[in-house]
Amino acid sequence: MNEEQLSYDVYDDRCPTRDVLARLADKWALLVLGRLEREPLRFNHLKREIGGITQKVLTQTLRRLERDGFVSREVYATVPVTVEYSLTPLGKTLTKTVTILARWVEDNMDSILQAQTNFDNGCRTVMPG
Amino acid sequence: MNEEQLSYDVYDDRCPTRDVLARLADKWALLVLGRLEREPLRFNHLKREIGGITQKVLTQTLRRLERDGFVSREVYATVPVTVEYSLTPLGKTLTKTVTILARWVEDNMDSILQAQTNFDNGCRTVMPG
DNA sequence: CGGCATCCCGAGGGATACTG
DNA sequence: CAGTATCCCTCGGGATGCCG
Repeated sequence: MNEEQLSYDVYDDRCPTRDVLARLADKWALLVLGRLEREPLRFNHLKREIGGITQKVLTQTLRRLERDGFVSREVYATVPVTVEYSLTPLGKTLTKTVTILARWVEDNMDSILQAQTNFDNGCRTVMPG
Repeated sequence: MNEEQLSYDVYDDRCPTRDVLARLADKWALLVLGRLEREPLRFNHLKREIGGITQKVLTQTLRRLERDGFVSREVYATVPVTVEYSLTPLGKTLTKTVTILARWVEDNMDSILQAQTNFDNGCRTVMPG
């Protein structure tokens, strides 16, 4: 019983893993995790590095990631307060996968653009030789 | 110039890779891709296997995945028409990563639940010993 | 069976203003 | 600097009905 045989299943919509997957399957969450893999960063630094993210969304994203135990929030009582975000050990094991996904998209973008063009031209069946 | 040096960057919000990442960073898209890795499936079969997905959303998701060149749609002119979805070669290279993410969540769910409990109890700093 | 069309609602997220 | 608090509005996605 201690072993996980009939344990978690993301394909079951009542499984709690579904919620976690939904939070990870988020553009902003993936970008934040990917960026934190390299090094811990302060709030505004993180905001500047992630093009197009707003302050509100970054805060929300960081809170969720913190709640799930992927990100750690460290407050330093400097003159203007400094807050540094970093990956937890759990979060580090996760980012291996996350960054791979982002890299994959970048590496295969040309193929994707080609596919989009074909699709948009009505060529939805297999190309001729 | 033909080489990709200053090529694509998902952290640039004007980069086309950002849109693709956003479509992949989607709960339903990940589940569909993950399920298709095992075998090609018909529409309603796919719908039954993915708990909680509606017909509309599944259709949308499949169209996007098809447009980006990850999924192939095959129509068979049987009596009630049969439509089979499968991964393209490009899609197959992608799912390696996708399924890892789903598996990761399932494997680490216990740690995540623990982290959530700590967070919700106001214990947002490092645990003692 | 495998969709498309329509209506509709609630959450997500942008913009803006304010605070410790 | 690192947020919180509102307003507001889009749009994702559920429900339902119809079609080839």
